[in-house]
Amino acid sequence: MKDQIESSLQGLVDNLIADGSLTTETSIGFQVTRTKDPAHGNFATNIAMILAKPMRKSPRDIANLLLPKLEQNALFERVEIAGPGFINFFLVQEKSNAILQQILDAGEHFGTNNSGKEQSLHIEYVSANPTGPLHVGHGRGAAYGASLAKLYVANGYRVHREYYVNDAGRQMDILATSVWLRYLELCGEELTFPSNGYKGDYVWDIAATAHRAHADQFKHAVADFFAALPVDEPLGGDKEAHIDGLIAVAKKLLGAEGYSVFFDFAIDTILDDIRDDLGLFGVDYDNWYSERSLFADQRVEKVIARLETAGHTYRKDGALWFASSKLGDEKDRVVIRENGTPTYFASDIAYHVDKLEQGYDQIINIWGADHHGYIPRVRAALQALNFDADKLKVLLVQFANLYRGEERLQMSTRSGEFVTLRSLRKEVGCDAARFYYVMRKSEQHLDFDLELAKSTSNENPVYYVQYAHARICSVLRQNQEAVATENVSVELLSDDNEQQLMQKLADYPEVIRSACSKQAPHTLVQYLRELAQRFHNYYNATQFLVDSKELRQARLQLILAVQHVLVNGLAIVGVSAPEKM
RNA sequence: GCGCCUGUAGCUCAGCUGGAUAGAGUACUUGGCUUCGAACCAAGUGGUCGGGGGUUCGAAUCCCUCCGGGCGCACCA
Repeated sequence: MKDQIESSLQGLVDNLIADGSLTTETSIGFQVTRTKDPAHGNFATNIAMILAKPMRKSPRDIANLLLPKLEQNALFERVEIAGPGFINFFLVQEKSNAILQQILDAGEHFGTNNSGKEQSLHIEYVSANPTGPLHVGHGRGAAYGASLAKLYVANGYRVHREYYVNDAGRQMDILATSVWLRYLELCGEELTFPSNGYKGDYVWDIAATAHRAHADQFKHAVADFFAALPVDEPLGGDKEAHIDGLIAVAKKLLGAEGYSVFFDFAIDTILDDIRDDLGLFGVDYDNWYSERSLFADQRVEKVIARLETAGHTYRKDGALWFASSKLGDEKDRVVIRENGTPTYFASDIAYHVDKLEQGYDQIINIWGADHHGYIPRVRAALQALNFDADKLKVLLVQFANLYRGEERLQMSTRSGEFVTLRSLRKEVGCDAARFYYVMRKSEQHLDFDLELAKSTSNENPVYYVQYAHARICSVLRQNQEAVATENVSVELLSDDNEQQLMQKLADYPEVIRSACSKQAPHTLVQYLRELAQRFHNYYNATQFLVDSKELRQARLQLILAVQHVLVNGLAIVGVSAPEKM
């Protein structure tokens, strides 16, 4: 509907240009908006005000000029000029009600469109290091990414969802070593756990499983090696040197095979847990991409060689640097360390190059806001290799601050102090959590109060929307006859509540479109709350199951349409639409 | 110091490619279940849109500046 008004206005602008009354180099950026006040009609445009300057006439004069042509349009019952020069459109009712038939015809497809034109889109989200279970901080990226992916699908994109598993690098060695040390403790050894090791309870669990499987097979006397290590930080030493020493000892004493027992087992256990956790959270992937596979295929070496060949690298202090500062980064970055190992950044370049070479039209990465400084260097690398860096879009999700009442909870995988996503799901439920995470725009810092989430979970707005759906189901259950999905008798739905409800329904396709283009699923959540509100108003004001068959059918058709839209919208948010609550 | 995000009702937040009296939820006050589910609805109280300047017919929205909060600024990931 909005589109039709816009194109007819654009036609008028074209006419003005054609007959010479308007000359302009720039395109005319007028707007057509849904009005807030019904007294202003159904839609309004600011076109006359926008044209005022280039045409050197007052807005109201221009509006008067346009008015006769607009009045000829069969879409409008009448057209008015108001205020400083707004043009208000009052739609012929039949047109505005045609939406009902469209929804009943399209059903679960209502609201989808093909604006994406089958473009291929790669979207990567969560991708937390497999060094521990997911915590509530990760939940936000998961909920946001999963909803966004569904929005893109609804807009006609071919979407590939991926989790990039950082299973290479030093953090994994720290994890493996942490597990081995806990294992040694289970073997009866006494030691001071490194301050930089992973201290979470899950490390004990993994160690215990390893101990059950291998008994004391990998036991070594702590006294033989601990004394020779650099001292840990609490004793006045360097915690990094201390843990590196421990890793080296673990690798030496265990040998490659023995070490990989702990290394692989730790990763596999944690990754299985993450996979399971996200699956139960309704967050799915098409692929889990291993960072180690980039090394196995020599992709990292090759991509660095390409950077070198292209003349974007230099040697300094024994390391290989990428001159990213020439391409917009604030400083140059190391890709190969002094000790010969590639940095995380190096494999990340290889990862992104791989995506672009696979021919994706667009790549979306969803990162925690703390990684924002990382964006310029990745873009720089892609530019250096002659890729279109604009194909990569990085969306930042701000932190979720976790509170228990007044107390701010720290979330650190290292220290083991965190609330897991798993426990959140169990405490507040999947639907409430998904809804809550996506309710706020992603740039907004989110305060997540566990006390509040638990104690008032019944007041979570998700139930308001779900309740609307359950109520509709209940009414439809009690109605014995089938509701016809053809020959909608919209002329019987002339009540204010009914008209407003239908207008709201008509907005849905536009919401899907704009939520996607703005990458803002929270606007969809907002819409669903508003739709539910209109429905509850209607429900409380009107009896649906009335004696007149025609009237009953018309009203049931309307709430059936509401049900379709609620189901479709909630599915994108990742929330269930229960028939009973 | 530099960069990204942010400051709107007591609280949690929408609105931000400029538009007509700034909106929800919650809290508080009052009213509504012999009628399709009261996890609901109706009415009311509540705001110098962080401060100041600028652009514009018109600014919560754009620009400048100051103040406050979060997060970055590694040969960690």
